[in-house]
Amino acid sequence: MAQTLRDRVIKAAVKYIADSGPDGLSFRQIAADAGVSHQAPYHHFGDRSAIFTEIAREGFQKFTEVMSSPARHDEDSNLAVRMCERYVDFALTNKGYFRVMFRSDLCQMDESPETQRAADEAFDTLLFAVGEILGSSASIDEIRVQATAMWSVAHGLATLLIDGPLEHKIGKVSDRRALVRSVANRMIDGITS
Amino acid sequence: MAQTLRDRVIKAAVKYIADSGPDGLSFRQIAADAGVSHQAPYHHFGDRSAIFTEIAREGFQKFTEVMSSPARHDEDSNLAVRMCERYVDFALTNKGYFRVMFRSDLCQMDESPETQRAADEAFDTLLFAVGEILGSSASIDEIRVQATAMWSVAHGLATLLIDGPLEHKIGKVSDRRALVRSVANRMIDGITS
DNA sequence: TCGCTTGACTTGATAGTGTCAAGTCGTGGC
DNA sequence: GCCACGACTTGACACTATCAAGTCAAGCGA
Repeated sequence: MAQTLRDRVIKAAVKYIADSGPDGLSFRQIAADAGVSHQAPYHHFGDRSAIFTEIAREGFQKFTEVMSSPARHDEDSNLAVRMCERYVDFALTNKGYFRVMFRSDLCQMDESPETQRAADEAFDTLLFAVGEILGSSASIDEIRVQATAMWSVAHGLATLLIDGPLEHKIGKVSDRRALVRSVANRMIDGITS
Repeated sequence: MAQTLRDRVIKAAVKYIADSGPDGLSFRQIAADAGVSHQAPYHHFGDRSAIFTEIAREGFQKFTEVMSSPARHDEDSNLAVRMCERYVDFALTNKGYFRVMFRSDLCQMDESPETQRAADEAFDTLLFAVGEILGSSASIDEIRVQATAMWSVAHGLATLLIDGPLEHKIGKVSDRRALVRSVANRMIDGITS
């Protein structure tokens, strides 16, 4: 019971979102599960959207950690492919966070500089990686476009795999990892050529 | 007033979703706005998720129309780039539909064969286009992977532009069309090479 | 020790929500 | 004339977020 109520509430919320999405999330239910009154969570978050904003912040923080950690020996040596794989991996193993992070309608960044900063940091990690891939000769605008391209591929794959009809459509390509690698490689050929 | 209540409800819902996302959508509010009782919409949809499922069906239908229509003279002659542009255009001009179409948590396809069929048709359009791009020598698996790659890029761009922090991050690349074209071109180089 | 603040909760009430159940009411067909 | 049926209404229920007002123990200066 060393865990504070705040932590327990967030943990429960993330788990719920991972299982059922953010829509049906009920503060009252979470409070009841935690054995406290229906108003207790509001003392820590004040607002329904506040908890989403906080989840997004933590999510971006984890995201940055994952994306900027050194390569493991079992990972692809190509930096770009590795980034794509990690992006999709992160999304699938952290559904509860990922489903909230990119939903500007849920978490209001403009009211939370911390979350905004965490998001910026995450994007900077990506920019930095793309900069390394392209080399010192690339212009900042070029890096930006390529980063957006990479981001789009990874993000598209991730969201389609999580919420979309992709799993059902591409049944033939059963191994998810192989698919991601395959798509990423095509993409990267285009970028680095 | 030739419009049926059913049509008016859908129209209002799509508009609301485009403006504020699907989460806060209230049947009662829509009913009140339409000047009918709170239960009237339920006569046509029975269920809250049923309206989302129907919106998704119409969305996929529109989507297929847009994606398979012949090229206009002002469009890119490269089929792949054109598909990407159209995808993003569709998403941005049809937010109300797009925000629902790929949310399997909102609309339950397994209970609506019509929506499932509309989604399948949409994906087939994409497969067909990729098949044309790759030529007759490509295997079905190859087409599948490339279609997934294309879909991911376009989908990632679209979702990031709609709900994500992308608009804020890539401020420098002010012209959205140019960005999409630029990203698509990189992507396509990778695919067709 | 007394008084006071303050953070972490509880209790109660209100307005809004989806949904079940039972009506009403006009139109069409037999 | 009757009846069925689709399109709606009315009323109720349980559930929700959120406002407002408590309680209650810990900490702290005098």
